[in-house]
Amino acid sequence: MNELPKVYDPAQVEGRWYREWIEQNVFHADANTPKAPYTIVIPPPNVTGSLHIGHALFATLQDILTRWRRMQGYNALWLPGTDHAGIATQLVVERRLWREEQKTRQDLGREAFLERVWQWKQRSGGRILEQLKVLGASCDWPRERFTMDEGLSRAVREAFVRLYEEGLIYRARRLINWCPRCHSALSDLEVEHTDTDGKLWHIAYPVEGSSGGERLVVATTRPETLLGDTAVAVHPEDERFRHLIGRRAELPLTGRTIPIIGDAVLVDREFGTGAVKVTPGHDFNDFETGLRHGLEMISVFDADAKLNENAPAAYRGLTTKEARERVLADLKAAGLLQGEEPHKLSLGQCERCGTVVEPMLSLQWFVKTGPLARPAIEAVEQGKTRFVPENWTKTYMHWMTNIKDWCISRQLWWGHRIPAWYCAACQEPTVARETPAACARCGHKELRQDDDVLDTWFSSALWPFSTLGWPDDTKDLRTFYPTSVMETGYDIIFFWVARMMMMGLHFMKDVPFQTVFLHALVVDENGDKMSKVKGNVIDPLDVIHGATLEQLLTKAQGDGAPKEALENIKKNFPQGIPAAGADALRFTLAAMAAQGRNIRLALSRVEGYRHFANKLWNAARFTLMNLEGHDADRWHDELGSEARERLGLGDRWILSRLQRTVAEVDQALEAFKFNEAAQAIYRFLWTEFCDWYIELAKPALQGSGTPAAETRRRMAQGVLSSTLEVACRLLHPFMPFVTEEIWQQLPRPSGSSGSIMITMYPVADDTLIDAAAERSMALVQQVVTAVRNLRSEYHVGPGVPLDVTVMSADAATRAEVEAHAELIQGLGRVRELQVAPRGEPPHGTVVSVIGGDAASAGMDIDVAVNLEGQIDVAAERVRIAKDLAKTEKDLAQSQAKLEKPSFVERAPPAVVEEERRRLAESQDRIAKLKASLERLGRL
RNA sequence: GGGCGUAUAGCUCAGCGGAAGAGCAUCGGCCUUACAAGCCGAGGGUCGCAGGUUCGAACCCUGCUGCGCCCACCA
Repeated sequence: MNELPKVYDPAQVEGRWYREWIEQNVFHADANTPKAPYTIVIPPPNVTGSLHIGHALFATLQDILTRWRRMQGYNALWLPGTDHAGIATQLVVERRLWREEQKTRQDLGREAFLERVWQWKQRSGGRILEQLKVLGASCDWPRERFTMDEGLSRAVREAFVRLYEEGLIYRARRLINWCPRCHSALSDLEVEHTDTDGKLWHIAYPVEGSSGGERLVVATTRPETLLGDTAVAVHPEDERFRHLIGRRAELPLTGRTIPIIGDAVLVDREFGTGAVKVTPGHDFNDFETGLRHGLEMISVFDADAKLNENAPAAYRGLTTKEARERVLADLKAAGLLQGEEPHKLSLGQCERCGTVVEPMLSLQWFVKTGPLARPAIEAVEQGKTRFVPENWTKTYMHWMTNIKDWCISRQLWWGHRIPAWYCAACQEPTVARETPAACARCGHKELRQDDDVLDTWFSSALWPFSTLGWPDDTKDLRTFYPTSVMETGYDIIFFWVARMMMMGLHFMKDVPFQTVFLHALVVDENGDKMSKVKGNVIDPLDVIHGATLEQLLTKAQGDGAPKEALENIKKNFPQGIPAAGADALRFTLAAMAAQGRNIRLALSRVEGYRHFANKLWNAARFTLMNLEGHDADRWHDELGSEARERLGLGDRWILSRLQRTVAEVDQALEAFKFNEAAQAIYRFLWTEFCDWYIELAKPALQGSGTPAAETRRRMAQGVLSSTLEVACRLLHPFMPFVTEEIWQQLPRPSGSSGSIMITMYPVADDTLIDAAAERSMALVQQVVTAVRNLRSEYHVGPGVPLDVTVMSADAATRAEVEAHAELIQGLGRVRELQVAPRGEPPHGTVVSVIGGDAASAGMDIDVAVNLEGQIDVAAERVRIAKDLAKTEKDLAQSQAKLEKPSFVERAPPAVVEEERRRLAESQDRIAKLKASLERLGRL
């Protein structure tokens, strides 16, 4: 009746179901239902290109949470969208423009360039959403937002204006980080610091009017900034220099003189020469010093970080590097260079383009963060928002309590234009929601809007509520805010999480999310961050659909990858990437998403889980082939009542294991332990359901003729199909496609819903937990394994039936074995199964002793397998001797423990009891093994 | 300078106070009509090092070492 192919092919299934789900509109969350809301807003991917495997991770985790909660009956909303990613996207488009047309953005002009960026956004954004769909993301697509769409732009203006009116946004001339390549200011967070080997130069500044030719020697790592010095500082209590404070020094190479000041904050007496040059225009410390002492502030660099007109003519137009060389040479010539020593320093680089960042004096817009941070700190202290893993709380708090004002203006073209207009007459800004007609101060009509745009993270900070309709008071906003979980990477805890907290609390008077789950980053197999240059980037689509080496290379070339990268790709993926399907990729990511450690994605793991999907598929095939005459409705009714007492041991066992697994998965998901949940399902389906239950259901499924056999078959059919059905639902959030495909074909009670997506998530039924069945089954498994073990050692193929005698001194155990003889015979391929009390094993048998080890604790069984004529006495002696040695070691350990009075006195009684039992079992086992050896000697 | 993470089988990782686990890889045996992307077995680990706490430590504490992140106005 079923025509399922033998091998599961995700390509035949995944796209089809995704389209079907979209058509059925099952991803939609309606604000008008009485169900409890569960909201996740997506961390909007940048529209810089396509998604990488890191995105696949968040998409998987968020989809698992969303599908899980949706099945639990929540009104689950996963709100999708993308981020314009100002500087990053602009850079990508600029590079492309240069590569393809050798043009700069200035060549095109602002309007035409923005046109290009929008085109790029269209393409890239579309591609990203496509990728999410391929992964199976159950986003509510009609709600999709983009940070620069009309509604969100309105939210940005509203937020800006309100903060400005509240005095929380201001404009000031300050020292900021300047990227000479991007020609823009950057926030502190956008500067990456790397340790670099530099030098510390000692430079002599002659003291003005000093009769004895006294010189003040400063130490500096940046001699070229000397041209902008406006003071020299010493420690006010430094005996060596105290007399100089208040006098002036001659600034070399410039003809200027500068004051000598005392400053205990800036100067560390122990460091360097004890004197510091002060350049308030190009150093953050010096800037503060300048403010303290009212020093002049000179900028000697222009926007390209080249020397400007404030520098002496000889240096103008030089780059910082050239200027440094020239300054050093000139100082040397003047006899003012006193020496140099190696010195480590940290170099600030632009996060996006890697250019060395220059501290520059500049008029910019800032957010005053202090008042915003306070509530954001309190909310976490009060537990209104909680971090998972919890360690991140500390990081968040540390940053929040030391927060600095946030420079939000960027001299870029791509982004939200700052809603400030400058008056041609009085120069004052008018900040407004809509283009103002006249200057708010003087009424002048000629206004010009600020050219700059806002930091991309400004709009991101509003994301949890701007996407729900803010600043309007919408039903959506009231229903879905605060969101339930913010799931994102720990790398953007400051950039994004902290700022959402501040803005959410400020504008919504409530936290933006109840839980922040921070996942680890995906790195390659060697722990290296994935990068295009390293050629170790994995595109989720390649894992899902597969890619040959040629395809990988072609794609990398298309992205403008350097030669080195192509070589690395050849090395990293010599065979390309085999197609695994979205389910397998998702399961891999979930299984590896342990908290607190970066995820080294190994393709071999993906392959393993592809096999898992196939395994499940074949279990379903088997099930469907064996359901003739099965009635789902009848079974459903029966399981609630009379059928239970007719269930076989295997049936009761697997139902019990299923309940435990369901509980385990539930617990794990509640705690965001995706890996534990995945592992529990994997183990259940493969090790328990497939390896044991299906095997022992086979005889029952084939039975017919007698009413007893019919009943047994009916029970097995019911358990088989209903267990698989529940397992599919349990697995669905992890592997949505294959579970839907299978579930659709399984018999279900009539009236059940049209998609697994909207059925109920399994809830553990404690009445089906059956400890006795689990114990009995463990016994059966032990006996079967013992038989298989000997079979394997003696190279007796599975086709050869064996005669087995099970011996136990325990009458109850014997009864158990007798009761389940059929199961043992089936699984172990045993012809004759005799049960006997303990004693001499039958002639011609080899014996496997059960009991006394971890897996068989508490069992007292000998399994004697008849291998008449095949017994290799020498080999058998080795086997037993090995076993004996190990057991003797166990015994010695137990003895040692029990001989210690402290153990017996202080360990919990149960543990002591356990140890005593172990001791006894070891002794027993040793006796049996010795008897076996003796018996062997008589052969 | 502060903070955080991490070190467990050849590889990628679970386990985090009471007898060392999974997947992949390896070895042996099986085409047992759900699955060879499979089945049945096997081998493989002084759980980074040194101390300490405890009756008992892979697990808790301290120190050290290696690797990796983050923060900091490290002339």
